Amino acid sequence: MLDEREALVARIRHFNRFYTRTVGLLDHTLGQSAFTLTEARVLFELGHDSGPVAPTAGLPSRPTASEIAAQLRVDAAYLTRILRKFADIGLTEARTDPADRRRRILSLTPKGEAALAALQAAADRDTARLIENVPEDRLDELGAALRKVGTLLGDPAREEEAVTLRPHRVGDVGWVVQRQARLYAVEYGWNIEFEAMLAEIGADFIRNFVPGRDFCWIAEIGGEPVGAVFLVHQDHEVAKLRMLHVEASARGMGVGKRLVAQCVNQARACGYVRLVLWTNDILVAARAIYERAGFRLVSEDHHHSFGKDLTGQTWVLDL
Amino acid sequence: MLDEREALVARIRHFNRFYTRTVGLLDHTLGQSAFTLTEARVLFELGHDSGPVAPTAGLPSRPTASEIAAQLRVDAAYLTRILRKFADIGLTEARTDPADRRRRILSLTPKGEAALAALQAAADRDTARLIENVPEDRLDELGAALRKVGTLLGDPAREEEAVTLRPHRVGDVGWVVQRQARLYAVEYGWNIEFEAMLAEIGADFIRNFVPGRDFCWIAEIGGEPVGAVFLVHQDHEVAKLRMLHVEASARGMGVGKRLVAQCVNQARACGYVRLVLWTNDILVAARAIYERAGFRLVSEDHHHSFGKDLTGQTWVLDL
DNA sequence: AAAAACGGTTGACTCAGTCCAGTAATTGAT
DNA sequence: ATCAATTACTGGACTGAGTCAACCGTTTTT
Repeated sequence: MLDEREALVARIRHFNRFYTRTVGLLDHTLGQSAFTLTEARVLFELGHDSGPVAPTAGLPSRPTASEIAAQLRVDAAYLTRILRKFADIGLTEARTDPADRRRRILSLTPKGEAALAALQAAADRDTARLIENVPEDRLDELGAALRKVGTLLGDPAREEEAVTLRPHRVGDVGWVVQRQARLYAVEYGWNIEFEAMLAEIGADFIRNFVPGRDFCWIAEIGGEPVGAVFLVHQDHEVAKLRMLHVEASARGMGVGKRLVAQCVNQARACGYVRLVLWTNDILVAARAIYERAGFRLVSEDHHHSFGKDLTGQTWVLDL
Repeated sequence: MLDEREALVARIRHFNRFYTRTVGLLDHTLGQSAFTLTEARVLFELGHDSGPVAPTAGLPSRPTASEIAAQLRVDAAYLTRILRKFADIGLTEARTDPADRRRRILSLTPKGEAALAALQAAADRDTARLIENVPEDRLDELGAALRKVGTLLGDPAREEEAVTLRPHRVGDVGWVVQRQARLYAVEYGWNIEFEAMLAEIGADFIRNFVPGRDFCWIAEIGGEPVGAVFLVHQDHEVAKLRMLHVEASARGMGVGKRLVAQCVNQARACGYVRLVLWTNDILVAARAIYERAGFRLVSEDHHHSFGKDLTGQTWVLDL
């Protein structure tokens, strides 16, 4: 495993070199503008209404100089000069905080807002040039990859991190097969028989799909799929919940709960009278979700599947 | 589509901010060392045996000052000073090029090599700290994501870009289903029926898998899957090549050819006497590969599948 | 009430990086 | 062959982004 880390370190260093070089070209925006990199960062920070700490509700919470210095890790003396320059050319205004007369509350003037907007637009244009050679149909891949790098490296989640559900599209069934097969292989050692079963269920789902009676939802965070569930008809009165799964990266975010709730609601709306599902006792996280959704365990069966001795469970929810 | 680009631009800019901040912490390595960022880059470049241009075979091809200046985009005068500093503390040696006595050929002394190694090690240590919080089982995701960002943004291919084939693992069948379904949906408008067929074929492959008679290979570039093919027994004498596909991102790199060749070779080694495959006439790239591998078209059939009117083709290769 | 800490400011300084002019060697045009 | 243009490198002079240390007025702590 150490080898893997070393290889990754090498890759990161290569990536850094490449990325700084590529994005470095982007700095020419700043060369054009009358601002230093640091000045631009300060200007940008002034534009942010709220700092990292949640502002007192209601108040716009304009930042103070020391806040910005801490945030951007800029020398206070240097920051003073930058702020004076900004004030001299009319980009910012500063008034002493009545609550603490040492502090100065900073804000952008309309002229400052305009300068910031212009800078942003220029930077956006440069960034757009960066991706102008990326084919249209691979843009989402790039976005997903960037997002993945960010989250894996500890980029704190943002408001766009909301979980969304969408109906399935072409390729989603395959995605579910792949992810679940891999997930249960890693976590429980299930063999490839499980993947075969998943593929069969997936194929059946498509073959026997009845619009308005069968459903599949993919849960996404920021455009990246993180979970899925299927709701299929068994007969006129009974619907079956199948193949629920949540990616390891999205555990504990209520994704599973959302997916199950969606199934229950849709099943009710469709007029089904009962919702059943089959799972295995070792999947304790899923079990907790089913219990909380109102399912009750009605039977257990022992079976040898996927290379393991397992205990299957049938759960039912009367709608 | 413009919206998508705009959203991506916003994401990239966010990523930049995050990444420069995160990796910026990494610069403290240089703070410790006696070197400027630029000095370090120069030292690093001196360590590279060969520049971007292929060196004359055999000769180590030590870089000249101007080459490094061009490569790293540093001022020639500045570079002179840096190189003198290096020479003064005994890290580099320079001798005039006999072929062009204006030029100075640079090389690291053993002491220089040591300094470079130390710097590299320190940088590696810092980078390792960057990923110390990434769980072991997600390292490969990070690597793949970084690689994807690089290739999409035009990072030139490197020597590790060689295509490698490996047998299938758990999850690969699902991956093939997903990728092919999506690929043909985008490129030819095939509907989800195709995905159902893929899933069925995949399930059958696993169910009826006979070791030594059935095979699946995944083509990878730098650890990322870029294509796949299946070789399955039809009867004792006849093998069938199925579900060949190459990712759009890896076209024109001989991936398809490699996969087909692998099938042909393996089929011969297994003692099959004939290799058959079924494809569609619109898949011209695949057709060319089959022809060049020696297959001959034996029959055509018209069918309505996947929401389209298609012409199927059966190809045969006598082994 | 004195001491310590905080927010901000000023002056003095450093040093990474740039610009320009110059020298020696090489190439190209006549 | 000869002269102009170009290339590879160098030294001097300079800029300006960023740092350090001392300081002032205000607030908090003891």
